[in-house]
Amino acid sequence: MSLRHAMLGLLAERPSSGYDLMKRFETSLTNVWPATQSQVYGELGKLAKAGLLEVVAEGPRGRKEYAITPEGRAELRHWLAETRPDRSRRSEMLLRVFFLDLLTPLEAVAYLSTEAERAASLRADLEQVKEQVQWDDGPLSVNGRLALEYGLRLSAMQEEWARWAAEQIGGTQAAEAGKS
Amino acid sequence: MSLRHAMLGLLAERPSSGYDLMKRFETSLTNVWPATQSQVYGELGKLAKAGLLEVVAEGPRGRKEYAITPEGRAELRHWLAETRPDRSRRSEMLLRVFFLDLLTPLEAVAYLSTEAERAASLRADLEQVKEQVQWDDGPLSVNGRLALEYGLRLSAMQEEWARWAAEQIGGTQAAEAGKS
DNA sequence: CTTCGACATTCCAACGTCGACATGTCAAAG
DNA sequence: CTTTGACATGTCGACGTTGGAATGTCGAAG
Repeated sequence: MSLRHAMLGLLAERPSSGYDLMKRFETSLTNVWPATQSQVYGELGKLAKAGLLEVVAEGPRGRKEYAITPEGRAELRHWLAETRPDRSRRSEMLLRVFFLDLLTPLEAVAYLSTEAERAASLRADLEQVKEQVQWDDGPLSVNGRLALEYGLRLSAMQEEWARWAAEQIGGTQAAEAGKS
Repeated sequence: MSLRHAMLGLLAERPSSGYDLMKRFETSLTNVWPATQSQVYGELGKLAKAGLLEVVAEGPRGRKEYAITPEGRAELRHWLAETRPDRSRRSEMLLRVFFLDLLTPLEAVAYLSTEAERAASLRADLEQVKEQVQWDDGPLSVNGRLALEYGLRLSAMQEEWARWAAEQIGGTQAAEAGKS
């Protein structure tokens, strides 16, 4: 349901075509709210029909540039300021944890170790992003920094937890599996 | 896609009717993989047709008790041991963070503070669960403990992050004010 | 005997997401 | 001049999730 709001948010910063929007989704919002082409173009049409967006320019190849309307801004603001985020957490990773006793302790420890490594490598990636990105203090970069820091802390927590959990199950076996 | 596996997992522990299964979902898996009635009953039929489950008893009110078959167990094990969890993270909470500059600093700080409080209260709840639950060392309670600990660490991290983020914005605001 | 709450199943319409397919234009490189 | 790759939009069917409605049985309390 918040795809529309993600799009309104991006278009509030600057007008874009569907194609541009897709690229902006891929670079900045992939980790937070992924979107496919069909979804974006479909929603673009709906939002325009609803008066929250309008076509402000047409270019080559049938390009249509969309901009947010005052109604769109109002809707966006309303969403941000007056509604609570939907907190429906669904974690396949955690679901598996509930059934870990169906595996041998060795397999279970291997699962948790893999999780730990995945988290560690994600964390390393984010750490690199943090250093590479120009924090030139546009308004987006402040928010981006907050989100990045969240990812950093989350992946750190996940790694620690997974290592701890592996130890709970495997005891000495955890160290063995972790090494390999 | 993993609803089927969640159901297989629960039925691997003990046979249940759809109604029972619903209650087990609500008590143990709500926070990890919520499911609705229509979903559970629908999937029950599909899994039985596919030979992963079978009806082992019929009771009063049309009650049908389902048990996992060897094929079902094989599928469950395969899922657990030989596939990687789908990690599609979608966070409306974080999406909002990207657009926080559309609010006044005061409103943004309010948003983050609310998040911090929500995390803190969740953490308190989980802490209580931790103490109330009988950790009688069934096989489920080991896994349950791991999952609970994850929730504990996650909510702690979220609270810290939200407080930190609120400070970042408040601090920026102070700096701006100082400049002018 | 009636009522009420827990038990119990089944069906359906609507929505969001996903992946694939179809169609076509324009600019630059070979 | 042809090919290639980026640009650009649009449609489709399948799937999983959601919420609601319909239907009915059984046991216990009043």
